[in-house]
Formats: sequence, structure tokens, C-alpha cells
Amino acid sequence: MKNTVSIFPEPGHAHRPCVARAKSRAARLADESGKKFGANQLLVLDALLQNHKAVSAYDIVERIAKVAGRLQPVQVYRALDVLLSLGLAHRLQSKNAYVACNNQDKCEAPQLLYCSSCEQVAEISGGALPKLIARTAQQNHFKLEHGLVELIGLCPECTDA
Amino acid sequence: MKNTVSIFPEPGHAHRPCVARAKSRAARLADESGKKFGANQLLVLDALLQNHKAVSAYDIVERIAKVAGRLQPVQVYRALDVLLSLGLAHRLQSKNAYVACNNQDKCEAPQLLYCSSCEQVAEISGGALPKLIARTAQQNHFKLEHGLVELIGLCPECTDA
DNA sequence: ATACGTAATGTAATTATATTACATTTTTCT
DNA sequence: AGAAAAATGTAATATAATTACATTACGTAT
Repeated sequence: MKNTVSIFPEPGHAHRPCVARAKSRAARLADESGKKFGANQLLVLDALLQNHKAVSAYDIVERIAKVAGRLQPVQVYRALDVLLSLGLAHRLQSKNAYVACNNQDKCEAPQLLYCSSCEQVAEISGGALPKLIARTAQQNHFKLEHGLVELIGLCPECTDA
Repeated sequence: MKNTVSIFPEPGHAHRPCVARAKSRAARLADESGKKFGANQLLVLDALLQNHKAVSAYDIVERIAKVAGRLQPVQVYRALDVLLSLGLAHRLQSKNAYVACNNQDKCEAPQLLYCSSCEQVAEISGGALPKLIARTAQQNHFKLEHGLVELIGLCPECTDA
């Protein structure tokens, strides 16, 4: 049981497939939810998909400004709300930053791993941690609405370097 | 193995002992670390100890203004830095808010439980969760600097009500 | 004791993050 | 087509945190 592939992107990884995968998943989820994406949602999603780094909402404004008209912050936040609610993006609470979801399909109780050196984010969906959190809540008669797990540290690449 | 006492404060709980305990612990930790608390650190600590709710830095400014001179935000943030580094206070990342540590002694990898109704915070120190997080990091060749766990939900009191 | 260097504190301004309020446009339903 | 509802645009404001620099307090070597 050894890990053959890192959950962090390999240094020279082909990013095109990541984008394609995420966009087709976005289209599917939008379709399933009955909503259709507006121009702003697509712009924000594209901006997030530029790489695997966590970016602030205002960075997203700048990224979009480079390829299209400049949006107001509130427009970006509104688009982010939609993407977050569909699970297409995540918020990194400890950094007040956002990242595109890199999961193939359903993303449940995502645990985010943030590299404090390269700022890239990897994620784990489901697994033992959410279960243990749910159990911890129960034991303390706490009605859990939502658990938050973030790991701050160094990704494999940055650890070696 | 049943929980006799909630980790959340009981409704009519005597708060005086919480304050006394926290302040003596603070004095001890300050002593051990060789530093001595300035007036601002004490004011901020007192402000945090008013109750078990999470408060913003600017709320702390207001709390202090009611009993002493008005501090500048940066002064509160500086004092918070000291308290956070000594483990006398915690930052609730998902709320950009702060809370006094309610632990008797050493507080390790605190897991914060935030009640979205009454805004009170309880904490668990150590236990299985941090271990599982450390193991998860290892399995993914991630050099963990620090794990973040926050549970959002309803405390026992607010669940019943 | 005094002068020096360092750390802590004070003060003002600025930057960063997020939301509110309301006008306008687009969509949907009848 | 026309009304209601939803989405979008625009401006202003609220909230959170930091930077920059002046001033004061403190330890220490002479």
C-alpha cells in the first residue's frame, strides 16, 4: 500500500487536463442543479483554474482584469458563492483564499492541504477524518453542521528542495 | 464511559472561577517564558475572559474602551499575538475571531467547537484527531507544520432550545 | 550615574477582505 | 405582452489586519 502518485501536482504536470476535467465537471454539476453559469461564474472558475494555488478574491479580480473587463469585488464574491455551493471551489479559511476543487466527482468534507512555500493546495475527500470529527461531535452532544480541516505545511516538492 | 460534564459552559455556570484559573495560568506561563505582561496584554486577556464567546479584534477594542482608554487596533493585534503564541488565546479561523483558551494546562493542537447560535466556543486538546491528522500528512509526504480543526454547529443548550 | 543599543509601546495611515444598498437588466411565467 | 422574480451592475461602506515611523521604557557596559 504505497502511494504511487502525490496528491500535489507533479512539478511539470500537464495542467490542461486538470482544466478540462474541472470544466466538464462544472458543466455537469450546473446542469444537474438546473442552473446555468453566467459569464462571471465562468470567468471566476477560469481564473481559479489557472493553477493549483490559493488566491484571494481580489487576486481573482486582477486575473480576470487581464483577460476581460474588470469586475467589482462583489461580483467575484457572488460567483464564488455559487462555485462554493456547488463544490467546484473551496475556501481556505486560514488564508482567506480560494482554490478550484480538484476532485473528479463528489467532494465530501474536503480536507485541504496548503503548502506554505509554494501556496499550492491539495485536497482529500472523505476518509477517516470526517468520520472521527462526526464521532467527536456526537460524544460531546454537539450538533455538527460542518467540520473544517486544514493542514498547513510543506508539499513533497518543497520539502525536498 | 458517559460524559458527565459538557465541554460547553452550563447555562448558569459560575464564570468567576474560569477567569481566576485563566489568569493564574497566564501569570505562570508568562513567568515561565521569561516575559512579563504589559498593560495591553492584560487588558486584552481580561476582555477575552469576559465570556466564552468568540469576539473580533475590533470587539476587543470596544470592550476595552468601556473600562479603560481606547486602544488602536494594532495594539490589540500585538497583544493577541503574544497571547496566541503562549496558548492563552485561540483564533477561530472560520470567523476571524478570538477566544480565551479554557484549558487548565498545556493546550495541544486545540480543536475548537463553535456554536453558530450562541457563539460560544469549547475546545478539545489533543486526542485522536491530531494523531490522525499527523498520520494523514505522513501518508501524503506532507511535512505538517500545523493542523487546523474547527467544528461548526450547535452546542447542547442551543440544540435543545 | 550616564550614554548606548534594543525592545516595547504609541500613533497615524494604509492595505486587504467582504458586505450592503440600490439601480438596471435579464429571465421566467402567465 | 406584461408582471414578478432572479441575476447582474455600480457605488459605497463595513470589517479585518498590517505597515511605517515616532516615542518611551529597559537592560547593560563603561
